[in-house]
Amino acid sequence: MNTSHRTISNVSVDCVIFGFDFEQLNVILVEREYLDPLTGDIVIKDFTLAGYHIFEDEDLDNAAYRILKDRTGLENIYLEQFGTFGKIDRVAKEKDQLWLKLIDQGFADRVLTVGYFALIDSTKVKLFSHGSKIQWFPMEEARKMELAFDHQEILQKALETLRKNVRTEPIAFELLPQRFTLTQLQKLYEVITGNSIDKRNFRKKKLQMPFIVPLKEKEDGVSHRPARLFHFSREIFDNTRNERFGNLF
Amino acid sequence: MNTSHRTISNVSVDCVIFGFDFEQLNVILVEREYLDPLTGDIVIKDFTLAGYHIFEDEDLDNAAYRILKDRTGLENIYLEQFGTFGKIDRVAKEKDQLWLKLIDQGFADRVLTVGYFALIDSTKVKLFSHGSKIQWFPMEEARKMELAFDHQEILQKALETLRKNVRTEPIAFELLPQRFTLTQLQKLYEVITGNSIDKRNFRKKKLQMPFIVPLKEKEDGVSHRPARLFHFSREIFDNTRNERFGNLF
DNA sequence: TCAAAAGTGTTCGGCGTACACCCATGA
DNA sequence: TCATGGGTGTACGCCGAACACTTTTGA
Repeated sequence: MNTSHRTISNVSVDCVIFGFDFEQLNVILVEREYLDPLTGDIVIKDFTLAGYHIFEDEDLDNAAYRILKDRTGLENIYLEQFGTFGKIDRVAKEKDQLWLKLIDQGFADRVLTVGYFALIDSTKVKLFSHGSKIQWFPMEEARKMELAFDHQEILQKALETLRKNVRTEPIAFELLPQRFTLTQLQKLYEVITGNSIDKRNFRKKKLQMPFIVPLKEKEDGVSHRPARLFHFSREIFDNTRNERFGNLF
Repeated sequence: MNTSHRTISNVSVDCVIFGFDFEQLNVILVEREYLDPLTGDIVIKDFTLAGYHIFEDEDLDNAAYRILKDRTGLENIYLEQFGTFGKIDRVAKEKDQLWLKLIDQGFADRVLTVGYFALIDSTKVKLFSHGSKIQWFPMEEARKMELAFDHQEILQKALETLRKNVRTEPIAFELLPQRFTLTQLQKLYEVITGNSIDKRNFRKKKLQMPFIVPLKEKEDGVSHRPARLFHFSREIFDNTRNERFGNLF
C-alpha cells in the first residue's frame, strides 16, 4: 500500500466492489491472515472489505477511487457513497483488536469508516493482491461469512442501497459489458432485487426505452439461437429522462 | 457546548433540521459571529448548520442526537444520515480559515463532516442558543444564503435526500403535529417536492391508506368550515406495508 | 433431430390524472 | 351574506401482470 502520504488515523474508506458473472452477484473480499512468526500457525484468517485509511492530501471520494484502483487497476468506475459507520465498538471484537495490535500501523482506537460501493464489469478485471489475497465471492456466500470488524453490516447496507437505487438510476449497466443481451440484463435485475421477472413483460418494457439501443450484432459461440446485443446510451438517457421518478425496470 | 468529553478532531456532524409551518419548509441555522474585541466591529457574521465535533466516547449517531437535543431540547426525533463530506478544501475559504483561527479550539485542519437531517414538528419547539443565535429560515431563503464552509452543499444534499425519501418512506408525518388535516399533509408534500397536487386525487389516495386514520375531532379556531383531523398510525403501517416500493403519496 | 435459449401479443384490472361544484363555519 | 377553505365522483388512458408457443442455432 502506498506509504508516501500521511494518513488520517480516525477515518477510513471501505469499498464494496460488486460484479456480475451472468449467474450471480459477486463481491470482492480481501483475505486477512496472520501467521505466528515462530510456529507458522494461523492466528487470524478471515476476510475484510477492500479498505484503507484516507490520506491527508486527498479528497474523501478520491480515497475510494484509489482503493478501487489499487485492487482492480480500474479507473472511471461507478462509485457511490452509501453510509458512514461510527459505532464506538465497531473494531472492538477480540479478533479485530488482536489484528490491529499485530499489524501495528498506528491507527487510532476509534476509526470511522465511509462506505462506497463500486459496480464493475467483472468480465474484464484482474485482481491485484498487494500481499493479501483477494477474490470474488458470491453475495449469498459472503452474506453468511463472519467478516472483520463491522464489515458484514456495511455489506448489508451496500446491498440495500444497490437494490433501491437500481430501480431509479441507470446503474445496472455498469455491471455488464458494453454490449449485452436482454436476458443478461433481466438476470441481473433478478439477482439484485431477488424477484423473478416475466420475460415478455420485461422485454416489452426495455424495448420501449430509447436509451437501450439494439445493435446489429448477435451473440456468438453459444450452442443455441444467438441473442441480439444491445448497449446503453448514456447520451440518449440524459436527453430523454423525464422528471418523474418512474421505475427504470 | 459540553466540554467534559474529548472530541475527535477530524470528524464532525452537521444536522440539517427541517420544520414545516403549514406554509413553507424551514431549516434551522446558527449564527456565526465574531466581533473585534477592541473595536467591537463585526469581523465575521454569517450562518452555519447546527454541528459539532464528535466525542471519543459516543457513537456517530449519538453525536447527531446530542447536537439536536442541545439545540432544540427534543429527543426521539427522526434523524437520517444522508452523506459524508470530505473534500480537502471544504474549510479552506478565507473567512472559514479566519474563523477557525479566531475560535482556536484546536480542531484539525482536515475535518470530515457527516450530515444528518432531522424532521421535527416545529409547532412545539423552543430553540436554545448556547451563546450563538439560532433561528428558522425558509428553505428558499436559506438556499440563497452564503453559508459557512460547504454547508450550502450539505443543505442541498439533505433536501435532495428528503425529496427522494418522502415518496417511499412514511417520514412526512414527522414534520406534522400528531393530529393534522389532509390539506396540511398535501401542502407539505407540495413544498417538499415542488409540485402542486390535485386535491381530489390526493384525498382519494390518502383515504385508501389504512394507516392514515380519521379522527372524530375537527379543527377549531378557524374562520371557515373546520377540517377533519387525522393521525398516522405507525402500527398499522408496519402491519400493512407491502413489499413493493410503491409511492406513498 | 434434439436440446437450449431467443423471441413474440393479447387480455384485464388497477392506478394516476383531469376536471367543477356545493358545504360548513366565523366574521 | 360573504369570504374562506373543506369536501366530494366520474371518465379515460396507460401501465403492470398474467400467460404459452414458435424459432433459431450448434451439437
